[in-house]
Amino acid sequence: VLARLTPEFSELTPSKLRFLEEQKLICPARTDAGYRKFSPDDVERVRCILSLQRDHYLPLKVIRSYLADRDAGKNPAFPGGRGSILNTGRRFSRPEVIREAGAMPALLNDAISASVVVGADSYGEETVKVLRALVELQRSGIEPRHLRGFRAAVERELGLIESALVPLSRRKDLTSKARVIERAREIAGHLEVIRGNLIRSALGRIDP
Amino acid sequence: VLARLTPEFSELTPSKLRFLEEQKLICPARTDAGYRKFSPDDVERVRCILSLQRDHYLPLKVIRSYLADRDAGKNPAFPGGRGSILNTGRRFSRPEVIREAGAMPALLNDAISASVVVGADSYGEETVKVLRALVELQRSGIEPRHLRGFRAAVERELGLIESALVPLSRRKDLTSKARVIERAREIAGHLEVIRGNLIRSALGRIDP
DNA sequence: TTGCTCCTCACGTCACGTGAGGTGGC
DNA sequence: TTGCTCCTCACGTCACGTGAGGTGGC
Repeated sequence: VLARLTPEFSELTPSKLRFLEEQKLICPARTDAGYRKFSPDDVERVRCILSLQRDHYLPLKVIRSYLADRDAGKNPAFPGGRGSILNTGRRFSRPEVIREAGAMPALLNDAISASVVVGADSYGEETVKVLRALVELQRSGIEPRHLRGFRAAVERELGLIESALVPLSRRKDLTSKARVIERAREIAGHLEVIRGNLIRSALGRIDP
Repeated sequence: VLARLTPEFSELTPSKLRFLEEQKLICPARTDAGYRKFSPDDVERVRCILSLQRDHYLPLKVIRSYLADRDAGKNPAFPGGRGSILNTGRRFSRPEVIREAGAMPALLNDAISASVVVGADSYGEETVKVLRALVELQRSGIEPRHLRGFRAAVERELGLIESALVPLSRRKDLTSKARVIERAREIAGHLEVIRGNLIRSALGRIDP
C-alpha cells in the first residue's frame, strides 16, 4: 500500500511517511494489527504536502498550520501565492535592481526589449534573479536579443499548458481556480522533468 | 568581502560559509584580527562546492573527499558524471520500464516516435521518470505527439548553449572538457531561472 | 515453517540557524 | 564615541535515516 505512492514523488520513503504522521500532518487509519492504511483522501493529502514542500519550499511548520486550518473548515489562504518566503514583497527601483544584480543599465533595457523582463516602475526580487542570470549568460556571450527565440518557445509552452487547462477552467468558483493553478504548476513540472532529461542526456553526449 | 559572493548563489549565508570552513571544505586566510579573507581561488572553490551541492545533489562528505583528492594532486574523477547517486546504473527492459512507470505500452511507442524518448534495448532510471511524467501529462490530455514542438524548442535551446561553448571547446585537453560541461550546465541553469520566472509570472496572472 | 513486510522506539545525522558575549575598524 | 560588521563557541533545529528488537499475514 505504501510504496504505490512513490511513482509521483521519487523522494518519498517509508521513513518520511512515518515522520509526517509523527508530526501530525497525516493520520491514516490503522488495521487491527497496527498497520497504516491510507485512504484515497490520505494519499491526496500526502500528495498535497509533498507538492507544497517541493514546489513552494514551505517548511513543514507552515504546511501543518495550513492543513490544520483547513481541517477546521477555515478555508485558509493558499500559502505560496503571495507574500511567502521568496516573494518578500520588497520592491526595487530601476537603479536598485541594476545594482543588486551587478548589471549594466543597458542590459535591463535589452532584456525588456527582448521581452525577457517586463518593464515597470519597480521590480520584484525575481527580476533581480533574472538579471543576475542574464549577467552570467552575457559572460558566456549570450545577450538578451539571443533569447527572443527562447522567449517565444516559453510562450508556446504556456499555450500548451493553457490548452490542457481549458476543461478545468470552465468553472468559476474559487476553489477550482486554485486547483487550476495547482494543475498548471504540475504540468509545468512534468514538462520540466522531460526537458531536464533531454538536456542532460544531450550534455552528457558531449564527453563520450 | 563575504556577501559579494551571494549574487550567484542566493542560498548562501555567513553561517553556511562558517560551517563549510568548520568542515574543512575551505580554509580562507585570516587577517591579523581573525577576519576571514577570501582569495579569488577561495571564491572559486566555494562556487565549485555550491554548484556540486545544488546541481549534482552531492552530500558534503563526497564533495570533501573529492576536493581533498584534488588538493593532493590526484585529479580524481569528477563526481556526478557516471555512477553517482541518481544514475544507479540499473537498467530496465522495455516491459520493466513500462511497468515501473505505470504506463501503457503504446505510450512508450508514442514517446519514441515523438523523439521524447530514445528507443533502445534497455532504459535507465531517467526514462522511468520521463515516462511517469508523460503518464501524468496524459491525464491532463497532453499526448507525446503534442510535445513535438516542445521537443524542437529544446533542440534550439541546446543549439544556443552549444554556440556559447564554441570558444571554450576548441581546446582538447581533459580538464577543459570537464569545464565545458560544467559551463554548459551553468548556462542551462541560468536559462532555467529565466524560464521559471516567465512561466511563474504567467501562471500567476491566471488568478488576478 | 519460511520469508516477507510492516511495526515502534531510541538514537544518530546532516546541514545548517541562532543567539550570547566579545573584539576590530572607520 | 557610535554604529557597524565581523568573530567564536555552544546549543538548537529541521527533516529525516538507521538500526534493534518484535509482530503479522500468506
